[in-house]
Amino acid sequence: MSLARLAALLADPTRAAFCTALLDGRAWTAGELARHAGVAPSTASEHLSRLIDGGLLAEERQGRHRYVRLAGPEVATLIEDLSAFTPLSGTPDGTPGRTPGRTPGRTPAAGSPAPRSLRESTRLSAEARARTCYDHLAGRLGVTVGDAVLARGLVTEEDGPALTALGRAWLTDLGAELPPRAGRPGARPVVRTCLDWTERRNHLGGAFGALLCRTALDRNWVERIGSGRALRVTPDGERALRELLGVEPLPA
Amino acid sequence: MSLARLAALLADPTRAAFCTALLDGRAWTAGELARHAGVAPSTASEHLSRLIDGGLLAEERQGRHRYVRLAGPEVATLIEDLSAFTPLSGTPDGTPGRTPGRTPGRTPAAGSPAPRSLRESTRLSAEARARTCYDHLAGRLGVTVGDAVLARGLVTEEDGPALTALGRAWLTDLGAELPPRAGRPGARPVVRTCLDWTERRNHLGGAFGALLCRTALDRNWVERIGSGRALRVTPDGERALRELLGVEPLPA
DNA sequence: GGGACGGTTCGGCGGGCGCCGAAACGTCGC
DNA sequence: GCGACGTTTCGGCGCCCGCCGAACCGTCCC
Repeated sequence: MSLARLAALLADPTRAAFCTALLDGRAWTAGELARHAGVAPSTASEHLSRLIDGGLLAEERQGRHRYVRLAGPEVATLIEDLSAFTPLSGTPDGTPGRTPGRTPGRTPAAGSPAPRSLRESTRLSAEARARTCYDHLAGRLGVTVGDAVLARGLVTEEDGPALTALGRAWLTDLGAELPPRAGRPGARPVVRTCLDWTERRNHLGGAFGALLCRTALDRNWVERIGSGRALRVTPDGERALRELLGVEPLPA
Repeated sequence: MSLARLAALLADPTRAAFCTALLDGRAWTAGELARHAGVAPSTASEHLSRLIDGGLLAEERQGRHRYVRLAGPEVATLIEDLSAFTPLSGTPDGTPGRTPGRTPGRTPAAGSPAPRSLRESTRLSAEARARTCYDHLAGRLGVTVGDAVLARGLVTEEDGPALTALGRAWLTDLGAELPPRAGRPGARPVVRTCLDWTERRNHLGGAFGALLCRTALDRNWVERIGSGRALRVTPDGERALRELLGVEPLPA
C-alpha cells in the first residue's frame, strides 16, 4: 500500500469521523458509527470494510453485530499525529466539523446527529472531566495525572519525555509492569505526550500512560459511565490518587 | 482544517510523490516535480498550490522559478510516520510505486520517468551510500553514524531515544548547539529514530540528527553531489568521522 | 526587441467514489 | 416459525477531482 492509498483511507469525512470516534479505544458497532456520522448503514458498512482492508481497523463479529475498533496503538498515534496537524480542528466539543454543503441531507445542523445514552450536555461535561483517549487517560483527570507524575519526578521531559529511575521504582511498588519491549526502537514509546482536546494541554500517553489507565480500570479506581468514553473516579480512586500521586480530590 | 482535509492532501498519488521527493529536504522547482511525477506542468502547478494552501509546503519564488520545499520538520515527520505505516511501501529503489493503469500516458514503465543529472544507476548507488533524509543523514552513512553515537554512549535507547550527558558534552566540544526549545513538549524531539529505506534499519533524526547533518555540511565534511539528495564524504569528513566517532573510512 | 522557457489559468473531459434505497441474509428472541 | 433487527450487497446517481492542451504571463538571455 502506498502513502497515497493510506491517506485516502482517512481522506473521507465519514471515515475520518469513524476513526476519531474510535479514538476512545473502545469497540463500536457498525450501526453506532453510522448513526454517529449521519450516514446510512449501507454506507457505513462499505467504509468499514475499506478501513479494515487497509489495516486501520480490526473487527470482531458477535452474532448479528459487527464490532470494530482501531487496529492498535500505532493507529491511534497516527490519527492523533494527523489531528495535531490541523490548526483549528473542529468545534470545541470535538465534533469533526464537517464541511458544509457536501451533500443534501448530511448537514449536522438540525438536532444532534446521533443521540447516545447520556444527554448531550451531560456527556460533554463528563468527558471533559475524565475520559479515555484510546487507551490512556484524558480530560482534566488526564492532565492532572500528567502534571503529577512530572512534578513528582516519575517522568522527565529533559531530552524528550521519558520515565525516570524513580518512575520505574514507583511502578514496581505499584505492582504494575511495562510490556518488555516498550521503548525499544520500533516498539511503542514508554512515555508520549498527547495533546488534550478539551484542556488544550498535554496528557500522558505511550505504554506508561496505557499501563496507568489499565491499572486504574482493573483496580476500579475509575469506571466507565454511559456507553461512551467518559469515566468517573471512584472513592478508591480518589484515595489512590492522593496516596500515590499527591493529587487532591480532583477538580469537579 | 479537518483531519479528512489534511489526509486528502496526501491521498493523491501525484501529490504524495511530490511530498516523498521533497523528503530529501531540498527545494525543488515546479517543473522538476512535474517531470519527476510524470504529469503536465499545469497539473503540477495546481497540486502545488493546494499543498501550499494546506500548509504542507512552503514556496519561494525566484525569477521565473517557483521553488518549493516541505514547510518544516514536522511535515517531514508526518510523512515519514505515514510512510512507515505502509507495509510494503514501494519498490526497493525508493520509487513510490504507482498503482498501475490509472490514466493512459502515466505509466512509468517505459524509460525512466524523469532523468535527473546523474545516470539512474549511479544516482541510486550514490544515494544508497550517503544522502539526506529531510534534514538529517541517511543511507549507509546515516545508519553508521547512528550506530556510532549509540555505541559511544552519546545517545541511549533506554526509555525511548534520548541524548545522554556524554552526548551533550560531546556537542559542546564540537562547538555545536541545539536549538533552545528542542525536546520540550510540543517542540521537535532531540533524538528520533527514522527508518532508513535502503538499509531497512534506523538512522538518526530529530534535532540532534539535523544538527549533525548541518554541521557536517557547514564544515565540508560531506558535500552534495548531483542535484539530488546524494552526498559524498570528503577527506576532512573521513577524518572527522574517525576522530569524533571512531568510524572507519566508511563502507563503499 | 525578440525568442525561449518556466509557470499559471481556464475549459473540458472522464473516471472514481461516496451516497442512498431496495432487497437479501443471518441472528436473535418470542 | 416468525418477526424484528443489524448488516451486507447491488444498482444507480451525481459530484468531485485529477488530467490534459491551449492560451497567456513574466522572466531571462541573446
